[in-house]
Amino acid sequence: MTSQGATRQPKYQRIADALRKSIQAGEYGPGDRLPGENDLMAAYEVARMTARQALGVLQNEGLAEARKGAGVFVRAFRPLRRRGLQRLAQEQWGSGRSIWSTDSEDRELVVDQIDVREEEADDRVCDALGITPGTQVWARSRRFVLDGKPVLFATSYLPSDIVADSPITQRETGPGGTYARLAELGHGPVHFREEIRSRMPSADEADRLSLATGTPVIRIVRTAFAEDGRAVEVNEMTLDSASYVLEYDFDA
Amino acid sequence: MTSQGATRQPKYQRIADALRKSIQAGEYGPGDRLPGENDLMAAYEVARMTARQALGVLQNEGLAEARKGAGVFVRAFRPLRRRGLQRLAQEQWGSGRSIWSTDSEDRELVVDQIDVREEEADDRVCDALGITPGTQVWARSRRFVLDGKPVLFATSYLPSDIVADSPITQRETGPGGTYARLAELGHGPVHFREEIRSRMPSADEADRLSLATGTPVIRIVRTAFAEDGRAVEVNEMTLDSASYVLEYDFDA
DNA sequence: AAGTGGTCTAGACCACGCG
DNA sequence: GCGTGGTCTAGACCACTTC
Repeated sequence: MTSQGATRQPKYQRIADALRKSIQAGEYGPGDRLPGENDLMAAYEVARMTARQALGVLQNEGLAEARKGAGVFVRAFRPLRRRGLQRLAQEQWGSGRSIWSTDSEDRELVVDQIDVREEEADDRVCDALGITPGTQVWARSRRFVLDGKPVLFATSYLPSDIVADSPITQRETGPGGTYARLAELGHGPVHFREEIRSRMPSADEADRLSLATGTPVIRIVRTAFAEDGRAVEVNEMTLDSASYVLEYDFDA
Repeated sequence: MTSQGATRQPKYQRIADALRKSIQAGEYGPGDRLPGENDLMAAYEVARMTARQALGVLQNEGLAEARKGAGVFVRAFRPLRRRGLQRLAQEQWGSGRSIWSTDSEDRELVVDQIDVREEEADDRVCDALGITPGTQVWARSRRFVLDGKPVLFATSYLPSDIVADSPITQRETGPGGTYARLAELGHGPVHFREEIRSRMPSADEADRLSLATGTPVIRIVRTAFAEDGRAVEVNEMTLDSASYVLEYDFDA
């Protein structure tokens, strides 16, 4: 029957709109529980699937988050600020600090899922590094967890002929990290290029970053170049878009 | 009944996985039509809503796109490359070229939904420009449509006390655009800061950019600073994430 | 134990687009 | 006109969280 009143909008959209308005009006704050499926069925006299669809809209917009057996809750945002240039200034890694330390400041940062291995470079990596397909590279993977929430994972690829037998092939690279070691090897990076994309995560990515429905990922591919113009590292990063603001400063 | 075989995965996920695998294997190329709801119902012996859910997964991942009355199709990607630094180099607007011309190259670019008006700056803009709340600013809005597809819309805010009576308050700002005019007024930008976020679009944003389900937007807020350190412009841009790759080049 | 969201069924009517 | 996806109903069972 779908007794239409005066509107040409789907019921579930009207319900979603009403909830969204309530959220934006501050009626429900971050972390608050929204009316559940049963509440909406009663309040709007609709079927379960229709109430579900309305709540699904808010989740796909990234405004709300469902917790099984508990309810649907308004999401909170407090992103990290990632400064694209300052964090890679030579003084950073030259002084023995991790370039990640500038992002997190006074919050608890855990690095896990560390994996260091040698492998054959795939096409994308070969292209970025400017090497012939099939060349061996060292791959360094890790995930960053901030205050218990995974925010980023990254894999860094370095040509084997440069880094073989160096600490870069070990789990712990020492003070200043990979870039300080590359400098000692005579291949210190002097130039960087970062490529940024955004898209919805694969199921695997959503899992590794504990992403709620409706959260895109930001994909950053950074290539580091040495003095002689050679690409010495390519770093593929996947960020939780709800956890990050990227910042780039530059002169005209 | 949901006769479970050996898996603990929902049916709709298994169907979605199978379709995704077929796409990645190249069985369905960009623009190809995927099996529809009726096909999936027959092939997997599931109810309509379950087949729908499976197709919904692919749409939310940005892999597929539904066209009413026609079917569900594999999406194609060929993003523009937006170079963050080069495009804002002084030679660009100093030479009378539009900074947008570097992005599009040989494709057909249409600018529409142009709106130029004076208004009271809201809190966010005041904060970025470093002015007191309620100050008057000129707001310049426009949308960019590339080969018939909207890819970006932006609103630029400039303090009224700087731009009053200049061509910046007109629809057409002349060769080199706003930045060339600012330079003539003695407030040429010498430094820029870009802040980048990503999130799912609001219904309004999805509409203005003709976004398919499962497409995030990229939000760029650029602030331009003059020689004296004063912020002379803040530009809020909203990009279709499927149409753009951002690129930033910088030295260590 | 009660309530929540997650999955699923088997129907229905509609608006749209394509040929 | 016919098939498509879009919306909607009225049920059902499950796993999970919270009390």
